[in-house]
Amino acid sequence: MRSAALKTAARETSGAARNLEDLVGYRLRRVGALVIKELGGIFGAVGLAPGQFSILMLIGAHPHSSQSDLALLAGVDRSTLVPVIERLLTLGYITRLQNESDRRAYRLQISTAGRRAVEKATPLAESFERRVTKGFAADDKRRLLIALQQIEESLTSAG
Amino acid sequence: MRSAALKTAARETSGAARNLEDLVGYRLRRVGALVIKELGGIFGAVGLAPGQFSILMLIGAHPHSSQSDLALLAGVDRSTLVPVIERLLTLGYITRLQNESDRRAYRLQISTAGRRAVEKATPLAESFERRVTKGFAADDKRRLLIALQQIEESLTSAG
DNA sequence: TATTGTTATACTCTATAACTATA
DNA sequence: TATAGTTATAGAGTATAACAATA
Repeated sequence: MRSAALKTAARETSGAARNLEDLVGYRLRRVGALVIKELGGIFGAVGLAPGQFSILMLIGAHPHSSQSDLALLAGVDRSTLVPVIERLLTLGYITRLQNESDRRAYRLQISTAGRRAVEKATPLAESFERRVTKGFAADDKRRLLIALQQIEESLTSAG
Repeated sequence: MRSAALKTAARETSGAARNLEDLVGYRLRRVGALVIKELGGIFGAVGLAPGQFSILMLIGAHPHSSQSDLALLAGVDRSTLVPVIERLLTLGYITRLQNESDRRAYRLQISTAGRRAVEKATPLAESFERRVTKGFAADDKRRLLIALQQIEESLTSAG
């Protein structure tokens, strides 16, 4: 029986995607789903799903954005935001005013209640982040963030 | 106006999750969804969704597994597999025989057609993998895979 | 014509709870 | 009792196509 190191070397040189576990795409898909599941419990404390919470934070960071602006920032289609915005309005976490210079569009803004929700959930999110990056040196985390950002760029530019 | 490097340094020392973009959890969620979307077009060539294809590969790599065995390997609930298995059976990509020593369970096996589908999709998956890891040194990719594996372990062990 | 937001629809991924048949 | 597989249901994520209102 060969050692694990040798087997890995054999895989690396084979060039073929024989082992699912060695595919970044496969791992990202699994880990992404896992993160959504875990974050669900965390943001549930303020009545939001993970994606909804991230939109709330984006609105806080980009006041007076339109929904189309937000869609660009979040990397999703405009239509994806409609139920999210509705949820945030229902909970009173954001306000939505007509943009008077362009009455097709809105100006979104986080509310006081929205800020409170963010403040309440932030320590939970930070705790989750520590759990995710447990055992990572600061440099490991930095490199991982850069890698993930690079991948997103590779996948969004030039299909 | 401070430089980007200085702003980054300020963020790192703040300790707070003020910037969504610096959260590994957030990036993983976005990238994971993006990967699913992109892989959808690729595996569509053999009539499968990304998750379905990965189960097909697992069956090929672990002949005579039961559905419960597979659920463990894939990191999902048994119930999640039911429609996947049904799809693979419908396409004739796997066979399912009763386990005679335990008639509650099945023995799953990839079929010739299933192998052909894997062979057809593999170069496409490899091409996607190259696109994902574009600009990555071999070491970068290795580190990324290790990091993702570590994260999955952190998130599955000890809620 | 082009854009903003909306609707209707669909598809991917996942889980929980309760059921059946076997063990 | 416990396990293998199933069903029904739910809820997370996402998109496309077509529409009204406005630019």
